[in-house]
Amino acid sequence: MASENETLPKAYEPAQVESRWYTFWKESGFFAAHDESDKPPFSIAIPPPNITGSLHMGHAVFVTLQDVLTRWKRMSGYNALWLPGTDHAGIATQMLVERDLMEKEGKSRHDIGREAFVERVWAWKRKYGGRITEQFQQLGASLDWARERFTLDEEFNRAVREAFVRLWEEGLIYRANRLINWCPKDRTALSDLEVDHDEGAQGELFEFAYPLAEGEGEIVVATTRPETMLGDTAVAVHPDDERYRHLIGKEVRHPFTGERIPIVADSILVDPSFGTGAVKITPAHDFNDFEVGKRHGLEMRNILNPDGTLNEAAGPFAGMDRFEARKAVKEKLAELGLARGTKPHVLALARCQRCGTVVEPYLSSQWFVKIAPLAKPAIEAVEKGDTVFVPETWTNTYMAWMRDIHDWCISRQLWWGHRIPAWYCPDGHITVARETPESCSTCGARELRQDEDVLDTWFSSGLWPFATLGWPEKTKALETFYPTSVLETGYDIIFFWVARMMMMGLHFMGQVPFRTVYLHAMVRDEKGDKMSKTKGNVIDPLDVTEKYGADALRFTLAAMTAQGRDIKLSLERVAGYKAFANKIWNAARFALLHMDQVDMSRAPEPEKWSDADRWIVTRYHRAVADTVAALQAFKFNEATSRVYQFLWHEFCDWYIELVKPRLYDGTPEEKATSARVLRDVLEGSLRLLHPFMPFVTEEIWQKLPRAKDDPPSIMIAPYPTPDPDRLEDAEADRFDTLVEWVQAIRSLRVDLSVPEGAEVEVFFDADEETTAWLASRVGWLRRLAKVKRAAPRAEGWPEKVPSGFVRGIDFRIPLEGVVNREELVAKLRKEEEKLAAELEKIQGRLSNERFLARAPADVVAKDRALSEEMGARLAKVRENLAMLGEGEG
RNA sequence: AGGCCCGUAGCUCAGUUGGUAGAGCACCACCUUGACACGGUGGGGGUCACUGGUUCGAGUCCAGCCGGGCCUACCA
Repeated sequence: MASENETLPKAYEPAQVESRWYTFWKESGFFAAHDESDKPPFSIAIPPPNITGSLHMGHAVFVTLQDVLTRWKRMSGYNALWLPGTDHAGIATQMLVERDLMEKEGKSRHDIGREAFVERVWAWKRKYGGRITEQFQQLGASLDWARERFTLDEEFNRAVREAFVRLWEEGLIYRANRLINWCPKDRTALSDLEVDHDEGAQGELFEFAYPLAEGEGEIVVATTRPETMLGDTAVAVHPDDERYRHLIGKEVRHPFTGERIPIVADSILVDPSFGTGAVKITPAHDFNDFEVGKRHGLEMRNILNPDGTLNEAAGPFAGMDRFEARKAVKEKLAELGLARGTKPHVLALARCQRCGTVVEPYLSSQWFVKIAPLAKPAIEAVEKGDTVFVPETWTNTYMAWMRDIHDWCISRQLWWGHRIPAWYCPDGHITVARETPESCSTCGARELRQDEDVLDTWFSSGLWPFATLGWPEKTKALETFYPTSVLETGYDIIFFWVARMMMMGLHFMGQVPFRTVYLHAMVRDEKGDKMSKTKGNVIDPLDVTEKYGADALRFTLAAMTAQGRDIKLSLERVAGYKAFANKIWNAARFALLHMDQVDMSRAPEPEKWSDADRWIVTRYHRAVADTVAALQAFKFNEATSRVYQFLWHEFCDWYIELVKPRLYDGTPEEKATSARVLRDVLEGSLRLLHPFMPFVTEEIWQKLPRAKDDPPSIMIAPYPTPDPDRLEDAEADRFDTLVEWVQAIRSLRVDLSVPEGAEVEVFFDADEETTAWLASRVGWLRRLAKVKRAAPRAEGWPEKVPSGFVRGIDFRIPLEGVVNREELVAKLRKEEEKLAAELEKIQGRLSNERFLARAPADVVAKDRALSEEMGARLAKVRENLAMLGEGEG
């Protein structure tokens, strides 16, 4: 087996190992969670990606973080379930297939009809719908594929119908004729959330006059949408406005139709200081005006067709597009001498989130969820702490929205989605049922017509955490895994998804859907812009994994996931972590050269450890403790940096160098003992790193010697736990003195221009106890600092040479001349300055009586020690300067 | 309009309860030593945006201010 190492390539090639291991894990069933298990449950339901999606960095972030959590918990002895699935994504998918249909056959969906179109979407889904989840596999996602779900599959359909019917029966779903946001291009209603407000659009405020119906005079109003005047059914003024008070109750004449329109007083809507203080009222096309209309019993006159053209109510303007009509109305008003000028005006244009079209408030019959009764428990659950947000600042965002929530328009005039389970009889009675009914529940009529609309995609997504586990059946899976442990998602869908799941979960399950909501930051492009499908600025993570490996990408994303800050992805960083994987690979190559010394049938023998063995074991346990603590707190960046720091800078930089003398020149027993420590620490580190870098860790782990009863894969091996007895070890810490001394000798060698390969002698001076401790350990210096002999002061003390000072050790290297005297003097001067300044600060503090009186004793003691230490170092620096003839005497 | 976040080394960013400013990359010098040049060793580099306040002590808490970003909101 040891000879295998000779064939290991010097550089790690991720592409060659990654897919191989994924297949192995999947086929071995390691991803599977169990409905019945003695282990405690841990569950995450994946945020189901749209079937239209292809992998982008946003996915890569959540896949990474959720996989890190799942692998960590699975290794930590949990029955860990990470449940995969996809979302049918109503509008997005329909649009995509429509475009495809138009491009390939030149037909619209109306040309082929509903049934054929829906079948076509299914065909598209069967062909491409699995693409996104396959891409997740390339990132190493340890999802339980046997449980994969789709929001439109048969079981999910049943859950959606069940939820709808129950809410209807409870009076929490109703149908109403109301103003909703309407996208004229997609020809569907939208919820408030699906409308983006395009801040700062430059528009204009057009003013025109309504002539009074009786007598002379006019009233001037202002609007950003002049065409809506075709639907005006009132003019409103403030009741206290002196300018208009005498006109309240009078009428104006509509300039196009001659109709008489009332002037009403409305203190809620009208701000007398804005514009002319008079407001035209279009109840059917403006949310404010709609309220005014209700307050004053005004006619709601709809002037628009579903496609955004004007309808017959617009008279001569009928058939025009709304923007065309806007121009025409302005011209007509100008013709009649009623235009009163325009002013530039900045407004927030409401646009369809999907297609960017300017949406219109539109009066139509839609289905709504009465949301307040659902929101109340969802607010209370967070107040009680049943669900916790991390970072907790998002609690405010959630609460603010929930407390000011509006009823949710859930019907969409689409074909792709869950068709609303409601039927109408010829008399217009509504029958809502789980299965297609035979007859009207009110009048018994047998001619029934199902509602044409489908449900908002987010309605089904809201059921995700329990519908995926079998609800409405009372399944074992539900019992075991609900509530889920963690919801991990982006903060951009707190309202769309998190809030809806909270409400639905509490309502239907009586329990919160998840205990913790971890909200990760957004990945942005190099300019800091949000990546989105519509903008087309997505970076393909697969390109990155191909070049650097999935491990490197995962580690990067985890390392950059600091709570609350967005990620601006840097490929240099990814390259850096590829180097990290390579570093570990090579550390393993080194270890494997010595694994023939290891006998796994024997227990480790701490009593035979060297100082270095003991030191690295302590360091290892501290790294484990810190990493686990970071994971528990969802501090992914801290976890990664701790593992990185340990493996690279403690294990590779120090321990591997420290262990070499024993491995090369030790007794057989020493070789065996230290090779075992080398193996054990490396093996443990791999398990520690595994959730972040699953592939390279498995590749190496499989090559290391293992005990007979070890599991067949690192991914089901136990996660490291810190040994409390190893965390505090004064003996191990004392070894740091030696480490720092090595560094100081190296530094002095550079200052003295000692050639890299040359061995030197070192004389040292310290207190008696330290001297004795060091004297028995100077052997470490040979290899690490190229010191052929290190002797205490008693055996020699060279004068007129620069000296070094560290941790109470004073040491000198006897050398004839200093080559780079200028540089050394400059460096010493700088150090002197720095030390003097620092010392002054500390001494200032120590001479401040208030500091001495009020600061905690340990802080004062620390300062005293520091002051002493710095004083000694400063004296040393000055001594060196004096020796070089630069001192002040 | 309201709310939230950010401004720390050339770049990207860490900095838990206030107690001598850190990492990665980049940069400089030296080194192909028997795991690794995707490497090793040693270095340089910051008045923590700004102004006040609280405190023995503030990158860290408070107030204000400048700059950047995000989210909610029906101002015609």
